[in-house]
Amino acid sequence: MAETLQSLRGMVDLLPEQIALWQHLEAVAREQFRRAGVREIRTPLLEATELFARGIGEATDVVGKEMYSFLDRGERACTLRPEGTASVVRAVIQHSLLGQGPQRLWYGGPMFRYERPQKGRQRQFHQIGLELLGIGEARADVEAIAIAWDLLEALGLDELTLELNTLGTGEDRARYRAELVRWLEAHLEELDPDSRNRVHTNPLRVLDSKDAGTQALLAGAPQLGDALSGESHERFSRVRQGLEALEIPFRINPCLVRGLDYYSHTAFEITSTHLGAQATVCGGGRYDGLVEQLGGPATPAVGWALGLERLVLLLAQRQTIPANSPPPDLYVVNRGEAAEAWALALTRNWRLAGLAVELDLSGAAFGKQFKRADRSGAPWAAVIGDSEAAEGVVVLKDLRGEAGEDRRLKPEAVAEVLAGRPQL
RNA sequence: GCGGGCGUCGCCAAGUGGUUAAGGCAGCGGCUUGUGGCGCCGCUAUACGGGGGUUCGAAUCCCCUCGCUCGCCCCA
Repeated sequence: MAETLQSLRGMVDLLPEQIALWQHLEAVAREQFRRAGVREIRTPLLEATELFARGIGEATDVVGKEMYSFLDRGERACTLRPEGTASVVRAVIQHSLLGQGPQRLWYGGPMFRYERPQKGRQRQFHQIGLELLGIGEARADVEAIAIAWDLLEALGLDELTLELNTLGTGEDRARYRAELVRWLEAHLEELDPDSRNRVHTNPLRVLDSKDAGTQALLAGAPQLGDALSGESHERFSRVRQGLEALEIPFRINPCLVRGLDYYSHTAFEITSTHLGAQATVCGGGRYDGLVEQLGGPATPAVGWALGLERLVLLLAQRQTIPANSPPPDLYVVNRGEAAEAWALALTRNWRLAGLAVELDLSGAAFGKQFKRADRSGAPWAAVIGDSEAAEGVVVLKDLRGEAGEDRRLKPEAVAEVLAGRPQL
C-alpha cells in the first residue's frame, strides 16, 4: 500500500456527519442578516500581503508571526486572509461603494492563521462577520452588538457573557499607552516575567495578566478611563445606555483590549465558559480609522466576527439540532438486467418530480438490498424486478408501517402515494 | 515558538517482556438464488504511528522522529 497522506496540520475536514450542524448555523445567520437588512459580500481568500500589514498593524502577532504568506509566480507577496475586515474594506474602497451611502455588509468563510492548533483554534478556521461602514453614531455600535447577540440567541445559546470596553480615540490611547509604559517601567521588578516582556511589545495586554501578584499591583496603575477625552466618555455612555434600553446584559471590562491596531472606541467580546481556553465566540468593535488608512475616504465603521468552530463546539454540546442529514423518501430495490435499466430511468423521473430517491446499485440479492433499504432510513421501498419491468409496474413497500402491504402501482402513482394522497 | 498528555483493526477498547495480540460496534459474506429489522456462523491479506536500539524473545524497556491533543503566547 502506498504511503497515506494527511491533511496539513490545523486544516480539518468537515465530514458529512457534521455538515447539518454547519448548515444550520449558516442558515440561522443568513436569516438574521436578512432581517437586519445586511447584504452579503464575498472577497478573495488571497490578498496582497500589504493589505494586512497596513490594515491590521505590522506589530501585531497576527501579522508578525501568524500569516500564511508566500510569493506567487509573479513574485507578488500574497497572504491567505487571516481575518475578514481588511478585505471587506479594501473591496468597498476599490468599488467606491461608500459613494452609494452607508454599507451594511456581512461575510463568511475560511480564514488562515499559522498558529499551534488547540481546542477551538485551527489554522484554517471559519468566521462570519458583520461590518457597518459609514455610520459613526453610537447607536450603530449598539445595533451591531444586538445583531450578534440575537444571532447567538437564535442558535439557542445562553450562558454567554458580553464584555464591553472603550479604547477611546487613537490619540486617547497613544497618550494612555505612554503613561502606562512609564508606570510599568517604574514597577518592572514587581511584574511577572510574562508581563515584563509585554511592557514594550504590547503594554495594554499587561492589564489582562493572569498573574495574581501583577493584578494586585495594577490596582495602582493609571486607568485608561482617566485618559479618555470627555467626548470619548460621552460616546461610551451612549453605547451603554443603548444596550440597557435593549435589555442586553453586559459587563464592563476595563482590561478588554483588542489585539488588532485598527480598533477605537467601543471594543467588545462575547465569551462562553464552556469552551476551555479559547472562550471568545465573538469579538469586535469600532474601527473609525481603517478605511482612511487603506486609502479610502475618512469613514467611521463598526463590526465583529464570530468564530464558527467555537459555535459548533457549543452547539454540539447542547445538541440543539439533529446532527444527521435526512434519509431519502424512497429506496429503490432492483435486480435483473431489464429491471436495473428501468430502475435507473424511474429513479431519475422521481427525482425530477421532487422526491429524494436512493438507487441501489449493488446488483446484490434482494435480501441484501432490503437490508440496506432498511438502514437507509427511507420510509418506502420501490421494488423492481424483471417481472415488474415486463408489466410496467412497481411494487411499493411500506418499510415502517405495521401492516404495510406491498402495492403494485404504475410508477406515476408513486409520488402521489408518498405525498399521502393514495390513488388506487 | 515554548510546555504537559497521548498514539493497539474504520470506531471504541483489553493487553505493560514470553506459544496463534481479547472483546464490542460498524462493514462484508453465508444460513435465506424476489423481500429488511432479530439470531447464528465466518471474514476484514501477520493491525501495535514510523525508524533505530536493548534482549534468547518487545505492543510492552530506551533513544530519535512523526502525528494528535490540552495549555502558554495571541486570537474568532
